[in-house]
Amino acid sequence: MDGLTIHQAAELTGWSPRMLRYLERGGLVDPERTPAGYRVFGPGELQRLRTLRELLEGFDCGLSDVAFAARLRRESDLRRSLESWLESEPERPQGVASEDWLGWEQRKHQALLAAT
Amino acid sequence: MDGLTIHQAAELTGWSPRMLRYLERGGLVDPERTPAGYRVFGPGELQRLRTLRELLEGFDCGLSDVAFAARLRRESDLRRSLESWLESEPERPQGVASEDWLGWEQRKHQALLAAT
DNA sequence: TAAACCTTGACACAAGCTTGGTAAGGTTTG
DNA sequence: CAAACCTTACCAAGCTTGTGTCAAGGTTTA
Repeated sequence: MDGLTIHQAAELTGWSPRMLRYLERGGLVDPERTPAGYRVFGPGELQRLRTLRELLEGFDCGLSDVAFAARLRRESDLRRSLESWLESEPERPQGVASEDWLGWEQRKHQALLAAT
Repeated sequence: MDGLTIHQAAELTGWSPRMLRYLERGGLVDPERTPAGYRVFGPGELQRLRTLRELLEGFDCGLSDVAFAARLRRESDLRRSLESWLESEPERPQGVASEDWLGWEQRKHQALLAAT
């Protein structure tokens, strides 16, 4: 076998084996399988798993956000509808991005921030 | 006043007043205010509220998905990172979209579908 | 001033997500 | 065959989301 087992991959990527299965279930990774059904993680998978982690932490978003972004790529009608809805958003003078979106994209930190 | 109160807007859009406030808190709508602080919903707001409802129901996605799409429009570095991560996804032969994403984008229906 | 609105804030609760653990069973290898 | 892996399928704890309701208080208008 020229790939890693799920525990080895977990070790190297920082995800738990449990989470690797969870991520697969969500379609965010898709390792090969041995004939017996064992997952085999290749270098590509490892890289994407690490990058995914960086993405989530660096931008503070969730798995479902990444999943939705992927869905946007696939479903052009959804993409278009969403695009046109967002387009119709009235232009707010400025300084939109700070208060509003706390609590939607970063709600997790709300308590922490408020506790200072 | 040439706009509607929150209860009137709720009546006409199918959202509850509670939800209109919730949507505003999330930045998905942004009605004007009277000097005293009362929300004033114009025709544009009403239209977008109805369209939003159609979006959510028609494509079976959530408020946070729409919020994230909006965030994608604003944050180009997030957009690029996500784009390149998704780009690196290994090409799966076909038939990707059915099983995987149930449970991420449409997990709500899982129980229903399974119950048939 | 009293009725009928509106405001923000809090409490509450069901449903879903994230994550771990554990059980029952197959595979590989010494 | 036994140890040490792997698999799927459940149960569960804790947090987030979506939604209602209620309280305390300001505004408008008759």
